[in-house]
Amino acid sequence: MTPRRVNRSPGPAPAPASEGRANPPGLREQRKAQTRRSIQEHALRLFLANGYETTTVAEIAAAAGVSHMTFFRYFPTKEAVVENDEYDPLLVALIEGRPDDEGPLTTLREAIRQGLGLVYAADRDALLVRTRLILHTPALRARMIHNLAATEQLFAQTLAARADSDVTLETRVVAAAALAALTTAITTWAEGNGTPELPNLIDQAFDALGSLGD
Amino acid sequence: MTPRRVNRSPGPAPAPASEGRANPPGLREQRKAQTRRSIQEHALRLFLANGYETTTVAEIAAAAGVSHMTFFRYFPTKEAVVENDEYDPLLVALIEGRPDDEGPLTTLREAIRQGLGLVYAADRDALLVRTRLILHTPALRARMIHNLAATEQLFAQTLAARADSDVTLETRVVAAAALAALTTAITTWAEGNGTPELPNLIDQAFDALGSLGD
DNA sequence: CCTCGTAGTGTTATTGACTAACATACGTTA
DNA sequence: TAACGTATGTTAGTCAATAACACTACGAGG
Repeated sequence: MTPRRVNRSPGPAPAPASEGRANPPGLREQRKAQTRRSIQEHALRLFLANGYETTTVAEIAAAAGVSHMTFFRYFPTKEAVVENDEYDPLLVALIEGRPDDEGPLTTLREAIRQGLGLVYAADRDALLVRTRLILHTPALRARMIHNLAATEQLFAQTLAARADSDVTLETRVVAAAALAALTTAITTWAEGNGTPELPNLIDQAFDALGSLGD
Repeated sequence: MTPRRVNRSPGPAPAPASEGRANPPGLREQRKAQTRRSIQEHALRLFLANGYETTTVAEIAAAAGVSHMTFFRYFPTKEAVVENDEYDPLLVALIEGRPDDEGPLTTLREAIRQGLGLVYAADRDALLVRTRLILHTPALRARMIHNLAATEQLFAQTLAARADSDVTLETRVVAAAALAALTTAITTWAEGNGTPELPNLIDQAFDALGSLGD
């Protein structure tokens, strides 16, 4: 039956306010951002203290002072509360900024190195903690790899666009291989508790990729 | 109150029968195998007909004529009913059978091509159907990639053992890149509904990998 | 052949992620 | 300030997965 809002006002819709617009820093927006951060922080804290599986969404919500329904209004799943997901646009921009005559693997390698450099300087320790949590938790690992697949597609498309061509199998393989190198490096980094440093591992991993043909 | 069986015979346990033994093709074993197959077939049929998410475990169990608990005694999760998982030992054997002086990428490439050749001849169409189902279903994709990670580790270990060395970052990168090429090929194959043929795509994908350094 | 241990299964109940429907509180806008 | 709409809470439900316990029948030893 869905007693859906029956479009009471026949006018062309008040076009309420928020369209694609950038900045209405109303009170509501602030509270939303704060609630979101609060949920995320409490979740991470509880996960690290008591483990991911044994921590329930209800507990997280209670700790953040909201109902469990509110949790799901902010995060589609329990897993999503751990993700970042803000890196992709940056990486795309970096790829597009590379010289056109560069080989695709070098392009990806340098873009990743630059992008990581930024995160690394600011958040190294947090990144390590989060990565370790994810690697220890099957559900989170699955989710991370799922996101990685999206990134891979994005990389392939960006590479293809830069070369004015369609996405070919070869493009996809390059993107997939680069991300495989990246995840291998990150995994090794987290397993070694942060040594050697990630940028070095990334260099090593991409070197290995580059010499596959020999 | 649990009127549990109170260990009537105090003797040192009759050491019943089944230890690590290989083949008692008793009536029980047959029924088990049959039940297992029945559940799997009904599950796949229902998934393809009504979709994975909308099909409940209870429905599958009912269709196979068992209780939903029995389902879970045969398969740890709803996802597991779609998996195969029998390929890894074969692939390891194939890797170990390759000549020692061969480069690691070539070794993996040839082992995969041979292993796939066997499956492909026997089960091509079933493989295509199952692959398409998996790719269309996030939960199954996640599960598949999870299994792939195990395979990757296995590959790296096998490669290292063959070279009498430890598992290095380089070894892991090779294994990861090879599996990235394989999944890219399989994905492309399933997206194209089986054309071009998978072995060709695998060749193409590995060629792309090999020329990454140029 | 008969008995009894036990493997295989069913029944029922519980936890926890996630969804839906409806009610309410409060920021926003006129 | 009045009207509107969005954020949240409450309540109730679905479904996967686990657990405790009971029943049945296979299958081996006496």
